[in-house]
Amino acid sequence: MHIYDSVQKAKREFVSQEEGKVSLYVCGPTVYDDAHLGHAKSALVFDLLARVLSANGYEVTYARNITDIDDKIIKKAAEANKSIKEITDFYTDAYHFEMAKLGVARPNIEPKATESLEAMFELIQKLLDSSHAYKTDSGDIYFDTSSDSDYLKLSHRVQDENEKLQRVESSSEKKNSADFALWKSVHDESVSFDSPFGKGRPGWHIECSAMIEKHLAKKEARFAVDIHGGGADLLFPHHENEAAQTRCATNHTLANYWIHNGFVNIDGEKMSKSLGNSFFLRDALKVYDGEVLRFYLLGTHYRANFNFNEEDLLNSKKRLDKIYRLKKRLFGLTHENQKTAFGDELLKTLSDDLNISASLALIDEMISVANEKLDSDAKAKEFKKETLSNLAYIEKVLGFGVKNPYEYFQQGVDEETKAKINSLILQRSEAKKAKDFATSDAIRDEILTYGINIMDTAQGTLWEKI
RNA sequence: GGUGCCAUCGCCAAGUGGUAAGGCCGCAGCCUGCAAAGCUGCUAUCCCCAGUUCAAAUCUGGGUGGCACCUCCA
Repeated sequence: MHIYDSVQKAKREFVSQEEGKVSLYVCGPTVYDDAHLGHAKSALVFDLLARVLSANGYEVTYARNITDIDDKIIKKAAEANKSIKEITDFYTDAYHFEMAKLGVARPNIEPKATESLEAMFELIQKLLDSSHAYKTDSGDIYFDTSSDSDYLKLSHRVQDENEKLQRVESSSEKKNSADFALWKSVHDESVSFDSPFGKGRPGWHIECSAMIEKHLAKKEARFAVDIHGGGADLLFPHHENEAAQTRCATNHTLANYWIHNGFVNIDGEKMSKSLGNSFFLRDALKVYDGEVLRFYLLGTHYRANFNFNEEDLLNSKKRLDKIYRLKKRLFGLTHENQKTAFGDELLKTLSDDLNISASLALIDEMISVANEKLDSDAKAKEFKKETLSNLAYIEKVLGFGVKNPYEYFQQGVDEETKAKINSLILQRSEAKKAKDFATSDAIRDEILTYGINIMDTAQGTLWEKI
């Protein structure tokens, strides 16, 4: 398979370090607030990547961290008059709940910063020992960026000399303006952890490096992980700094491949809290089905910036509906999952840097051919089995069409309304039998007022929520 | 200011040198008591200018217009 490496800025053939095995690390959320659509996009992209790697025969070890030590968390806890743990547990649970709704599988490992402090101490100590880090008079520990000749090579950044001088003069005890904190000492009663360096809190970047060393890295390997991913904004400074720490503290490079997903904007504007509640996933999920959101958010290539708007989402849903309608036509038939030509083609397009558009085009073509065949040859036993295998493959690799098709089309309709609709459909059938079309059409119009579309099929009259 | 990305049909969106995928919407037809669903057919020369080439949406240069990052951020 091929993936675009955002550091080398080129599509590269993917070759794992260890035959048949892949390690994937993705920067997860800082749990101090509700997840927004951007978190969803990132989680979905890497969920898809993990599925495609698996489908290619790799045994995937996927780690996505939970950042549960952060100044923003402390601030939130203070504001809400709650403990740190109450805050982080609450938002971690919410994150898991919402991701499950989107069909995002749980990673194999979900390391937390609070559980990885020892690994951080170890890395910081190594950096101090090798003079890549220094301790200031006040007890803070900084990474010395001037000690790393490869610093800024990951993000292809050029340090501005003027800016450099200005910053050093204006700030603190840092040797270089670009130096970043590994350990921030705490001298008062605010939240802190005991460490060999005194009371304090870790810097953000060291958390990820430490978690990778602890959970994924093999000491003798050239790269700590095969693939490192995250949002496009993380390349600098977060990933640059992570890479520098790992490079200087260990004998390996942080990652062989870097993947960064594009940003989500709302109606053409960058997401911000002032724009309103469609920003949060929990609010989006009140209005839209999780799988519809999954299909919509994954429908555009992962590296492109994504512009979220309701009209596009509803158009996108129509495409997902087609998968479910075909599923409905074949509902209840048993089959064994078989390898199909369609499946091979689908995996091929997805393996080309997750070319989702080409994949969706293949799916549409498959659906169209299947409907045509089923229209002309209602029996076609073997063909049906093959089609079911195709659908099952789409479910497995893309996570589309995972629900019961009848329930999919009836979501958001309460039991009372369902009963009413079924009763009206019965009445309409009677009228139709009696060739009383005026009545049957009137009933259809009435059903429509509930936002329900009905269709007469070989399997009887079926209905869908519009 | 620095660095980088992008610009394809009304909308969404593939396609990195060989003569424009797919979806939505629209129009016509088949099917249907009529619909809906499904199926079939029809609809773009790729922001502008110049260049390289037998050949460019795809490469180069120059414009124009969006966007991102520059130490909080998926």
